[in-house]
Amino acid sequence: MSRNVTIIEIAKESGVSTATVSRVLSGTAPVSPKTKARVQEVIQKYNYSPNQLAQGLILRQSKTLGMIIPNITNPYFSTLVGVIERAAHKANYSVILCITSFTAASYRESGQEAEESYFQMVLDKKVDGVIIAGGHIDLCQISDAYKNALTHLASSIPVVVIGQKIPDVPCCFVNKEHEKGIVIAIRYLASLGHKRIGFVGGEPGIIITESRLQTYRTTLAQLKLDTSPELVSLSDYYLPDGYNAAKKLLELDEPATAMLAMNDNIAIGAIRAISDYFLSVPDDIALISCDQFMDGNFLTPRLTSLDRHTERLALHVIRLLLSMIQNTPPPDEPDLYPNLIIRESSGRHI
Amino acid sequence: MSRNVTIIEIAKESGVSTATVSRVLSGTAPVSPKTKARVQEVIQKYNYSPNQLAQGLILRQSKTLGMIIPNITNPYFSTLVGVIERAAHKANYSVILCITSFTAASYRESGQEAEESYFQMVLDKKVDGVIIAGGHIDLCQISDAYKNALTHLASSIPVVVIGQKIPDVPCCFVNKEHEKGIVIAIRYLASLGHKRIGFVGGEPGIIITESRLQTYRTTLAQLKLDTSPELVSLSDYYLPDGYNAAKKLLELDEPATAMLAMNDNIAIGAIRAISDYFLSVPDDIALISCDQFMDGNFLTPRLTSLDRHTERLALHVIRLLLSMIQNTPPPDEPDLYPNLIIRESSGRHI
DNA sequence: CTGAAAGCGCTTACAG
DNA sequence: CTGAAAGCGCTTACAG
Repeated sequence: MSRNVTIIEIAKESGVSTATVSRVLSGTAPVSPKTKARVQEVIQKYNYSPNQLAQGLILRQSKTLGMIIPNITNPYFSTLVGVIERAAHKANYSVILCITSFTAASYRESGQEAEESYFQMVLDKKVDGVIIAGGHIDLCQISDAYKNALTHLASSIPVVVIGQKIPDVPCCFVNKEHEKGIVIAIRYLASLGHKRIGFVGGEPGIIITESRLQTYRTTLAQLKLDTSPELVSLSDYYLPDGYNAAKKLLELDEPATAMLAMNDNIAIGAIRAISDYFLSVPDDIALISCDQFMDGNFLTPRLTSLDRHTERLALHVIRLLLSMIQNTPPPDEPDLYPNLIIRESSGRHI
Repeated sequence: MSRNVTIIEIAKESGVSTATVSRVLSGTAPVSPKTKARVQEVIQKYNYSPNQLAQGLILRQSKTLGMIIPNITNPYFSTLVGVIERAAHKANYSVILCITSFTAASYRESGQEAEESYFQMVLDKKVDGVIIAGGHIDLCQISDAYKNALTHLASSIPVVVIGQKIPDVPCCFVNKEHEKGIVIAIRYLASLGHKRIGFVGGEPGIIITESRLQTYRTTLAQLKLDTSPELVSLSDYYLPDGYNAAKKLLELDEPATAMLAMNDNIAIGAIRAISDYFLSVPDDIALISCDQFMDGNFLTPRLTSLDRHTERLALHVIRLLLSMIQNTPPPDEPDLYPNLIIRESSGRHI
């Protein structure tokens, strides 16, 4: 590994002080054109670029952001990460990705905080700001330990979290819209004549699930539709969960005629289950996915789903963080109103 | 933002020198039990943790890795990232994620290197090592500019790249197996009686596609099956590509009876296309996916696919990088022999 | 416009 | 076992 040239070598070879080299690099102070040209030539020659560790130490900014998520395999999170990294890079920041593997189930079992070690890590790395998406923050019951850790983190550096607001914690909280989409989807299904609409997937004890569930119940009641608890089948957010959850609904004496799948994974799993019962979507059962992961237009059947504007959300979040770091006015609130994209899986009037 | 305590404060409050504090922290030199206890108490009290920028500067290691990929939305890459980040974290490294957005198409148009700016960035951040997966390295024709940039990068720090070996470039190259899987899949389809097997998806000019294509042709020839060029329909690696590519095969006067989809995205898109032609998988057309992204067991039809052990590959790559950084013996070569998981989509003997 | 010097927060020979 | 001092690679008042 070749030792790197430092500003000292550049200064020497240019016949100037390191201060001058630093100034031509940063442009923060005037340098005579001749000197500047000479220095730039040497910089070119050695392909010199300042050590950001040293720079960060003195400038008190690392030009690095932390992004903390529970899981990268879930398309929701990878979309978030993709958009955020791109925008960060454009703004000259790099992002340290932290995948905590937090799951509500394992937390319930072990009680171990998956996220705290990452909080400390980003602090130690002197990141300029942190984005947290999902994880413990999505729990209905947030532990004091988490709250304290988050408070500590956010007292040191700007952090924006995608999730429910926790009182007295100095973060920016950006929340996704969980309710309107459910209302839209249910009303649409009702307009098609469905009376028994199932709720499929999502984890109990998770705020997203619980708030959607409540909306589901309220909306059903408003529309005077069947609100039997047997129509609700929770589990988690992945393919097998969709399969298992849908299966329960199919085994009912009087099965649901329509299903609300919490996301595309759930929907795909549900389609598989429905198929295993020799039933089909949408002929026998109408299906709407409440969080679009894939281009539903290429699934079979083409999936009716709610576009919840994940990319727009991601863009807002990174802009917000950057504005906090740079002390500029925050970006406008994005329009996150969910958009129901009607395709085949929801079927026609029954 | 509260100013952070430094080692100086800790030293003062403990009544020792910073050297001593440093030594209790690192354990690299003996410290008397009494002093140690006192210092540790103060460290506890302030929750002190050393500034890694300063530490990195002096230790010449940042405990940070760079991971460079073209795209995080593709499940292949997100799986890679997930496994690598987890393993890195366990080894006390953090990873800077770099998403270059490289695509062969945009490169062909603009000729712009998407990756070089990231190479420089990780160098500036003083990462201890870099993993590169996909991107320019997957091109059949690698540009001199890329080769030079990669050489420069790899001359400075350890880098392992997942992709074809480039002569004279000081990287570790780990290559996926592209050929055996194709052979296995084709032989299986042939054993079922298929004579016209289509090749669907993959981008021309990409080494992965071209090498698979060649294997496809050779294997077909060996088995004395139809090698008409019309059975090959390339495009790219995403859902719409699978759809479009499959469509071409369906419009043939004498359509293929089986299709080899380059990955699950392609397979799902192909299923959609087949369905649009009022045909079904596997009754009318047998389908095998050559790179498993999802749990094919939950798709409809259940997808027969090749497990290419992406996670195993990822684990090997991070271990290899760590061994290079830490100067320890490299890990054993992993078994990447592809595994054909036979489910419904490949059908039965025709 | 330019340089000498101090300092960012740490670690590690060196001396005791 | 412990501390004073030098140094990692940079930037920025300060003085000229």
